[in-house]
Parts: sequence; structure tokens; C-alpha cells
Amino acid sequence: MARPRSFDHDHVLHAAERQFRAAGYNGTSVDDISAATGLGRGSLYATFDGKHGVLLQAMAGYFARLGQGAPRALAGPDEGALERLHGYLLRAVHGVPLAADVPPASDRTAATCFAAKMALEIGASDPEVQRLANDCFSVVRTAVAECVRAAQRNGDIDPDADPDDLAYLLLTVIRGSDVVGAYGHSPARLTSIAESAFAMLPRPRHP
Amino acid sequence: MARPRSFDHDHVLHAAERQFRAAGYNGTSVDDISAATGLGRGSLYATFDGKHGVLLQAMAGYFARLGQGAPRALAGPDEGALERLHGYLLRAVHGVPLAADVPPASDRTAATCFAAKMALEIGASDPEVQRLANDCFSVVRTAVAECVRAAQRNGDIDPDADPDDLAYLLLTVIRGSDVVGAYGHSPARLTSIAESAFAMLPRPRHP
DNA sequence: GCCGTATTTGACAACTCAGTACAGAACCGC
DNA sequence: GCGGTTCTGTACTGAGTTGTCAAATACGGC
Repeated sequence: MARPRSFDHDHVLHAAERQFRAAGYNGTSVDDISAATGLGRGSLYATFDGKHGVLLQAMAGYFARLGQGAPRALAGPDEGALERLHGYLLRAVHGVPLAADVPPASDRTAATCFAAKMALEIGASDPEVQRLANDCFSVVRTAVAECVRAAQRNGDIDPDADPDDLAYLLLTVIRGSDVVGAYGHSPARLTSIAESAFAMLPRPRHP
Repeated sequence: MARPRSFDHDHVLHAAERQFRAAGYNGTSVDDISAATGLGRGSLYATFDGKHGVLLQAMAGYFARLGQGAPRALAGPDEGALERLHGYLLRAVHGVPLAADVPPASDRTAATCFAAKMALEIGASDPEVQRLANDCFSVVRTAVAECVRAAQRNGDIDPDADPDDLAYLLLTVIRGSDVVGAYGHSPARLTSIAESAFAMLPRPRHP
């Protein structure tokens, strides 16, 4: 029985995420967030407790999207697991894929993992950000490891390989491609890196 | 025939690099640089043309160190090439190695590649920084590719593999480990990732 | 229609920042 | 010593920043 909010919570966080992506955390001012989201200064502080609060909630939203998207892109029957992994890897280097039918990001700033960018910029001095970023990493890594196990069950990956180690390695390649992309390399180069990584996966020995 | 400088050019750039590493570019003020280097504001502007100038020269210095260190750690006879590559990979995930006898960085902020951190923070909006960072990447990648070729000549790596593709992949893993490290993972985990990457290198087929 | 309540707006004060300017200090050559 | 030249430190300006507050506004319930 009072004035309702005139903005959509998630939409605002999404706009703030775009802003943080484009300019980094320390590179965006509260006014920038205000302009990007359309929210006034006062509402911003009342709802999100300022810049840092906006970041934490934006990262939490990103985490939630990953938690839904990564399993959706990777989980499934053992039979197509290796091919799902292949497709995921190829799409991941052009932007964190949320599902198989979501097109990859169009530009580089939207393609780099939000959590990785924030962790590298301020994670060392902001434990909360570091933890949230690692949560994002873990949820994807777990989904990849599960997909590796499925591929092993289907005889497409060496059963002696440790699926968790493999998942760590693949995710490290994907995150590394964020850096390589930041150096200005072409999407074709990133695709090539992803293909090389996939090609090096240990196949089962045929005796 | 005038007052000489009372500071060491390289020493100042090194201190500034540490500051940029610790707080990021947008997170450090000119006063921070002044405090970290001991230089006054006036000297800073006269010598380096302000914050951005300090960054560019610090990155140039970093590039110069890499250009000397990477070949020194990787070049050599074909016979030990694979083992040199192995050692380099293991050290690189704990900090950019400048030579085999230089101990790895003690803390994470000193371990992450300076160029990578700057490229990810401001590279998208600062072409000069992006180019300098990519130069740092290229000089190491070239040294790694050369080492891969040496290992191929020695019969330790599949001669059909493209050494440049392999170098891109290995460097992507190394840069990815910067991100994984920023998530807070232990050095042991990074070592494990490096070992996994090394283990996946394509060995020559023994018919 | 009217009131109470929550949201929004915009403005404000205190502060920090980048870049400049100027006066003083240090050194070299003579 | 002494002059000229370069370096150093500090103070200053204008712009930009953050966090807060009070008044204005919009809406649901009655």
C-alpha cells in the first residue's frame, strides 16, 4: 500500500554488469551506474547499498545464470557427452555460454567472464568478490567434470584420466582465452585454441 | 652541468609496477605512485608524463625483461628442450619466470602477469596498453614455440603437431592459471594444472 | 477522492583526484 | 666560490567522486 518500485531488479543488475564489464570496477563511478541503469543515486543506495553492493548482487545474478546455464549446456546422456563438451568449449572461448541456443556475445567486453574480470581486478583485496567469482568458476567446472565422466562412461575419453583434473585444465584454457582475447586476438584464433585443447583430450587406448 | 636525478629510473618503474599490480590501474592514484616510488608529483610528471606515462613505461620495462628472460629460460639444445618446457610451465603458473634461477614470486599479486592484468582491466579502452600487453604475450609465445620445435627435432613431441598452435595453447593455459590463481586456488592446484597440460602434449607415435 | 507509505529525485557538503605552476634546492663546470 | 641548469617538493585549481538528506511524487487501500 505504497508506491511500488518502478524498475526491474534483474534488469538493473544486468545493466550494471554491462557497465562494470566495460569500464571495470574502479573505472565506473556511481554516476556511471546511475546512467547505465536509469536509477537515481538515492534509489541506488537505498536498494543496493552503493557501488559495492551493486557489484555483489550483479555477481550473484551472474552466478545464478551460470548455475542454470552450464548444466543445461553440458548435462545429458553419456552418448553425446564428448560432442557437448566440444561444442561447449568452442562457444565458451567466445563468451560464457548459458545454453546451447543462446548466441555468443558479439563483442569482447561482453565475452569475457564477468567473474574472472572482477576477480583479477579487485579479487586480491576483496575476499567477498573473490569468493563469489570462485563460486562461478566452481559451478561451471563441476558441470564440465560431470560431462567428462559421462564421456568416459561412453568410452570417448581415457577412463584413467582424472575427470576433475581435466575439468580444471579445460576451464583454465577457457579462462586463459579471456586474457588472449583481451590482447586483441581474433575470434578465429580463440577457436583454434579451443580446438587444440579439445584435440589433446586423452582418448582411450585401443589395444 | 646541472642537478642530476636522485632516483633510479628502473627502480622507480619497478615500484610503480608493484603498485599497479596490487591495486590495478584505476585503483591507484598519482599520490599512490608517488608514495610507492618516493618521487614527488613534479618529478613524476616531468619524467614520465603522469600516471598513464608511468604505466606505459612500466609495461615497456616488463616487456624488456620478458624479452630477455623467456628465451634465456627456454632456448638451448634440442636434447633438453622438452624438460625445459616442462620446467618453464611449472614455474610459469606461479609467476612469469625470467630465468631458470630466479625464484618464483612469493605472493599472488606478484605472480600474475602484469601485462595480462592491465590488458584485462583497461586494454579494451586503451589500444596502447593492449598492444604492449600483446607484445609481452608474443615474445613469450615465440620462445615457447621455438622450444616446441626443438623438442620436435629431438623426437619428444609429435612432429605433426603445429608448434605455433601448441605454443598458443600452452600460453593460454599459463594465462588462465593467472585467473584461477585470482580465484584463490592454492599453488598446488596450479602446479597440478600445469602438469596436466604438460602430460597432454602430443607425443610422437611409436609404430 | 483522500491519506499514508514507500520510492524517487535532485541537490548538497566533504573529499579525492589529476594536472599545473612556482619557488627552492642540488649539482656541474669554470 | 659562483652561475646556470636541472631537479624536487609543495601548494593550488578545477573537475569528479561519494554518501546523505529532505522534499516531491506516485500508488494502493479505504
